[in-house]
Order: sequence, then C-alpha cells, then structure tokens
Amino acid sequence: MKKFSTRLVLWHELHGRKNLPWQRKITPYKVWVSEIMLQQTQVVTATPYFKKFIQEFPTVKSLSKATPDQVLKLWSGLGYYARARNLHKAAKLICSNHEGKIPSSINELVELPGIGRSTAGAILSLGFKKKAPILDGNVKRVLARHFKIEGNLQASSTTKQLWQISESLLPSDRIDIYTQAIMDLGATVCTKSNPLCSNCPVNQDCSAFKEGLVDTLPLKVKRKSKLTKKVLWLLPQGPSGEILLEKRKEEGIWGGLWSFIETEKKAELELALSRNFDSNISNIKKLKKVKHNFSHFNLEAIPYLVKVKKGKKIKNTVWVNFKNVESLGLPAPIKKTINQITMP
DNA sequence: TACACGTGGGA
DNA sequence: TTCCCAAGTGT
Repeated sequence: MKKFSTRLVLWHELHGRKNLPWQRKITPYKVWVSEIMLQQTQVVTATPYFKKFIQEFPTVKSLSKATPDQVLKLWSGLGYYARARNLHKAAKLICSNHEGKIPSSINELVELPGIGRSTAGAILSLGFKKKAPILDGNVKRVLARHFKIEGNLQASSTTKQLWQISESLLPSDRIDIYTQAIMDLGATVCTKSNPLCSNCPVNQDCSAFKEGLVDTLPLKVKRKSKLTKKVLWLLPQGPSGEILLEKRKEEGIWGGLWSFIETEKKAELELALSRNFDSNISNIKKLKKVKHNFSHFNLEAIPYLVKVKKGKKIKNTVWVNFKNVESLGLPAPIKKTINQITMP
C-alpha cells in the first residue's frame, strides 16, 4: 500500500481544488491573505472578499501604505476583524523589518501578528514549497478519524498529538500539493456530517471507517449556553436621511469599526441625545428590535431613530447613508440596518 | 486553560 | 427554531 501522503497527492490530481482565486498565479502574499481570510471562514464566504482585497492591495507594500479604515472596509461583513487589523500591522512590519518580503522561516512568520503555527505552516508549504505541517479544522478531523484520536480536540494534549501526527505524515516531495490535498479531503470528502468514505483515497487504513466510528469522531463537546446582551442604539438622522455613526474602541467586539451610538440604559441614550443635538425626546421613534447572534453571546438591540439638525462636529463620528455605506468598515447588522433606513 | 472574537449556512 | 460550525489566533 502506498504512503498516506502519496495517496492524497494522487487523489488531489483527480479530485482536488485547483482553481480557487488564491491558487491562480500563486504567491506567498496571496497564500497569506487567503489563509487569514479563511480562518474560521468557509471558502464560499471568503472568495468575493479575497478578490476585492487583492484588487485593492495587490502587494504587501500597497497594503502597508493603507489606512486602517481602508483595510476594515474591505473586511466589512467578514467578521473576526482583528484578522484585518493584524494583517495590516503585519504588512507594515514586513516592510519595515523584512524589506517587503514575506519571511520564509517558521520563527519569523509566527512573530507576525495574526500568524500562528498553522497559518505559518500553510504559508511555508503552499507559498514557499517548504516542508511544514498545518493543523486546521479539516486536518484535525481527518487525522482524528484516521488515527482514532478520541480525546477532546480542545485539549492541549490532543492538539499536541495531532501536530505530531501531522508532521510525521509530511512528504519530502510536492509538499504544496500534499497540504492542499489534505485540506481538500477534509472539506469535500471527510466532512463533519455525511462524509463520503467510499470516495476516500485512504479509507483502507482509516480506523474510524473500519470500526464504524466516523460519526462519533472527532469527539463533539457541548458548547456552554450563551448569554443575551441587551443594548440601545441611538440613530440621529439628518435632514437628508443620513445617520450618525460612532467609531468603536479598538478592543472588544467590532473593534475599530463604525457603529451606532450604543448605550445600555435609556437615560444614557437620552443624555447622549440632549448633549449633542438640539432635539427633544418626544420625536424619538423606536424601531424594530435587531437580533444578532455571535459565536459567544446573543445581542438584542433596540434602535431609536431621532430626526436632528446637523449641528457641531462630534468627535469620532461620521454621517452615513446608502451612498457611502460601502466606504466604511461596518459590522454586518449595522450595514443592514442603515440600508433599510436610508434606501430610497 | 479557557475564553473572546463574526458571520452565514447547513442540519 | 436552535445548534453547530468553517483554512485559528491572541490573551
């Protein structure tokens, strides 16, 4: 029987994905950007974002010269915005410390913000054709099944074990194809539900397949229940229908993005209104509650729309409507709400 | 170690 | 509806 890696490489020739946007005219830069975008994100979701991003920032240097807002606007709707902030910071560091060239050693790569061991491994193998392991969600699932790893994937001992296995399987030849192949296998054959084991090139020695454990591995752990956070949004609306947004602080959810003025209590909301605008509470209009579920908590926001005259310039704010909504870094539900209110 | 960090889609 | 998760990293 051929080696695990050999079988995967041969399988990839026939069934692997070879025409994704970041696989055409491949460069370490494209691999890097795509790997960051694909963290916890599906290919179909990341694809349009990648195309726009590369169009706008075709090189590390062009990215390094951008403003944080220019980067965040291209990330708007994609989520996990620290990825965008770190990508931008790393581009600046690459230009200042590595002469604009993405480093090709594991130690230098993981020094850069947003690049951990797995992303570094992907950049090395896919971008530089250097022998380095990865351990993303796909690889974890494939290996957990193949080698019957029954521990909690969250546990450090299990992760350590999987890293060792991942490294031990690496071929000396065609490392880039192998890395792509094992990810493709996880994404298209060894899927979390309804895996297509009969199409798997390594099913002959897959422990889970042979022992009927495909549906039980990897071990599923119950997520703890989420809390619901209730907030109020103040939406001052100018004469032409435009809405005032405030820049959120760097840390915390939606860091650095533009959002509605947010308070927890009605009194704070009224204070923000009276302090900044010559408008009374009587013409405030309560809109339909906005529900938005994050991975770690649920958000319920009640938007309050108030017609105001544009007055003095308020710090860290901007007026926005459907015409300029695309030019800012906005969280998905904020963009959606603005469009609903300001669309003609 | 455990949790923060987004979003849209599938079961 | 509700839950889970998809190319993880930072703290």
